[in-house]
Amino acid sequence: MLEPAPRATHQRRKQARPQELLAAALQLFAEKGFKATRSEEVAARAGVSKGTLYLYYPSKEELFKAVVRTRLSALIEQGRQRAEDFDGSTAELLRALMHGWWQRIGRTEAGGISKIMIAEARNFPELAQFYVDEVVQPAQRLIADCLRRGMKRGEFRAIDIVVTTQVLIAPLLFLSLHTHAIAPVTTRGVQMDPTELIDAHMELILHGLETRPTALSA
Amino acid sequence: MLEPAPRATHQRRKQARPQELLAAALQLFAEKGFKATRSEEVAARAGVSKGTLYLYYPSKEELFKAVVRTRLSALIEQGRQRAEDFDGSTAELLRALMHGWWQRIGRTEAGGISKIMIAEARNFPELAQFYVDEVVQPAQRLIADCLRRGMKRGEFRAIDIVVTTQVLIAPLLFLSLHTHAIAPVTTRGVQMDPTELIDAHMELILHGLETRPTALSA
Amino acid sequence: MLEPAPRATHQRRKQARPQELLAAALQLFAEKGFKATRSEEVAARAGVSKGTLYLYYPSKEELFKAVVRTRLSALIEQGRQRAEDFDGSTAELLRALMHGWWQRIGRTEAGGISKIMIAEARNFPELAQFYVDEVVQPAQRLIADCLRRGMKRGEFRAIDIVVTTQVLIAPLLFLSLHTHAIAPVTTRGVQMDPTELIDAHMELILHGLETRPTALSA
Amino acid sequence: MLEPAPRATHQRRKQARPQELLAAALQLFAEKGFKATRSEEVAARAGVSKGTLYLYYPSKEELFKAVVRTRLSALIEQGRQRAEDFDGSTAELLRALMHGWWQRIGRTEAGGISKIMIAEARNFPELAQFYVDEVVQPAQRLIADCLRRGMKRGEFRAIDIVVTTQVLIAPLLFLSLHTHAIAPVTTRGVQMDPTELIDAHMELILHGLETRPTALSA
DNA sequence: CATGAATGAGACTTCATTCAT
DNA sequence: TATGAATGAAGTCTCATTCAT
Repeated sequence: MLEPAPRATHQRRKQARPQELLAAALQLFAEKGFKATRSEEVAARAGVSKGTLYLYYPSKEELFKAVVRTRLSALIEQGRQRAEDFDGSTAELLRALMHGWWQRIGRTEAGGISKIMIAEARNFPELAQFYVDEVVQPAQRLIADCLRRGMKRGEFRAIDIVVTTQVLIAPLLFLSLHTHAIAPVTTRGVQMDPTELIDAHMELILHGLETRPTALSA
Repeated sequence: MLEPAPRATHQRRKQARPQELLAAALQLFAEKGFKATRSEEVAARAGVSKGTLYLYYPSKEELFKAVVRTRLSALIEQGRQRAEDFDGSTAELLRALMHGWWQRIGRTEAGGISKIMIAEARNFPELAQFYVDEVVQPAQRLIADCLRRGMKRGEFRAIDIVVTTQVLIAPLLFLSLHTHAIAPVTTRGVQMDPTELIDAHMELILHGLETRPTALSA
Repeated sequence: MLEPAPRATHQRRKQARPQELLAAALQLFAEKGFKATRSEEVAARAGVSKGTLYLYYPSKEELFKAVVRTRLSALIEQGRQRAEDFDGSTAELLRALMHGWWQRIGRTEAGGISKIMIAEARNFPELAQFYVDEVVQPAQRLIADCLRRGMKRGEFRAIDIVVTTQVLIAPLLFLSLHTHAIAPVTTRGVQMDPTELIDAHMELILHGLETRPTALSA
Repeated sequence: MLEPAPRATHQRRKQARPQELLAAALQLFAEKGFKATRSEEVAARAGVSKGTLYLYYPSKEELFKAVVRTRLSALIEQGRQRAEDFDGSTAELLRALMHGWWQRIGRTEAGGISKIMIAEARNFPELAQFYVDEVVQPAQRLIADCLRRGMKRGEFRAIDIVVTTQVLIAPLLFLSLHTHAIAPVTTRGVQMDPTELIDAHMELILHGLETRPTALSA
């Protein structure tokens, strides 16, 4: 190895700090939101003092952006790669992307970020714009590209790409919101099996709800 | 009549106060959220002083509950009535409920409440529980009952009621979140026509996405 | 009287607060400077809580500006009025203005403001510009106008107005700086009688230091 | 030689460190003041780390004292020497000292130190006392001695030494304050030519402002 | 009933100094 | 010696709620 492995605690900590801080920040932002998360609490959860946090991130806003970049943008890019390399049917691809999203984002703390962006968008417009550019648009582009693939290959009938994209994303967001917002605070709400919901939704989208007209009735 | 009709302006104002305060609070809660809404601003928008607000509602939490009760719970009950009295096909009924929801709740300030409850649920657990009991559950019950009606009448194939309920609600929530959170802060996001999205979603749910097998291919 | 005299404590305090806060702020700014003065200390000295200060002045900067406007700008304008109405010789007028400045500004807490502006100018450029516009320039204009009067009336020989203005102001500033900065912290410094210094300076400016050539020697 | 000449760059740097640190500190203290100058910035400007600064000077206060000793006290002592060796008229000597002060102190960063001492004296009394003992008093002694020389040699009429000393120093301080405080932050203030001001002041001090009585009018 | 002045806990951010490496 | 990561006290400003009038 060219780089000597960090031996000393001093150095090792320095290297690990940003990750530790981002992890702590992600947890707290996802749970409490941007405004309600206190910098000191982030620091404490990462095991450092208030001042140390500011050694790595110059403000709470920048800390938040770093969380989004490392914990959301990066994953969306991974999804895009997988989509490009995918061989099977587009229905399969969409199922894979959606389950992948759920496993890697929706059900993890990263899924809590969507929740809080939605609520704090109007109070922190600059953060909102950043989030739209960094997360919302890339994700929508990814889904839209899949739909185009399906149509090009004759697997899907002609549909409005933009609208259908929203329709596909909606239950994912819904699931994430439910998991991170409603479920943690109530025992009385409806139980929901995320995987099942995603499958059911895909099934409905692909095959519809109504009883199939038989060949004769058609 | 037991209560004398309000004669003077002064009297009428006194009677109208609660409504004015609730209207102001709804606007501000929907826009800024629960925490970020300042009591003083609510009072100012209702044209009274800070102290007066506390004469009618003992705390910001109670004010919020009053808003939910008068501006959300009441509307859901109306929807339930309409569903009971409905004569047409269940597909029609679902379409009617969804467009009704959009017109009366989703696109109005009341729709902003969903947004903020989702985000602040974990910071205000008592409020969250109240919201689940008062809004979330009644709304889900209403949709579920419609689905049962459709199956009982042979209009729908056998499906999982609970899951399908969620699937149906998801885009409504999505729409509301988009309208109240994302759209106001960005010009770069995708434009969305709510009515169209609702129709598209219903269409997909009812008829599916895949190219229909023709009678011959079946 | 058209306005009813304020009877109640509540109202009377409200009216007096700004003055009390400005007085406290002037004392502390003059003593410690802008940066080193804590808002809470200003509030405490005025007998109110931290929050109350912010009810009257939205920030420490605005508080400072209010102090300058009410305790400096206003007095300079008074001086200008006196100069306009003055009848005697210009030497008398200059003496009167200088002693007046010393009695009303230099030796009072307002004189401490010059001191701190000088030191904090580069750290608070906006405040510095405000001070130049509001205090420095009006004061220099006033002195310059007196010099012009003296020349016009043939009392003074032809001199460079701008430079002489500075020369006249210099010892006043010096006096003020000494009084508010050096004197309070040391017993070992030279004692200084301000009135005497002003007279001596005027004497030197008017008659010079060198031994007068006698009529014969001329 | 007892000390071996520094050979290596490393060695030379080590020896130069204190000078580099003092130079950096002087610049920053003169510009921002004592309180507002951050230790880290001093270290950075000297090209060393924060910790290293503390290896040479145990605190910011000691650093400041070292700056004053090496950059102010030393120069005043030089002036005293020149005065002792001076042959010409006392008017010439005073002119020489004043222009010398301006060239070597007033217009350089060292002149910025006067500015900040004045403002921060009351917040750092120990520093203030040190400055009075180390700078203010030696400088005043120097001027006073010149005046005594002028009277002893019959060049000046009898005047109050102490007061006249102040009068002579005042415009120098004024000039320095203007240069280091006001000029850097405003384009609207009066322009000032320092050399001209010093000459004008000396001229006024020596010959007075009023039109000379002619031999006849006397 | 109505007002709005007042409070004070609490949140972000800065920076002199220390100390492990 | 030299480094620079870490600390934590301190300072500005906000806002829900109270209470004298």
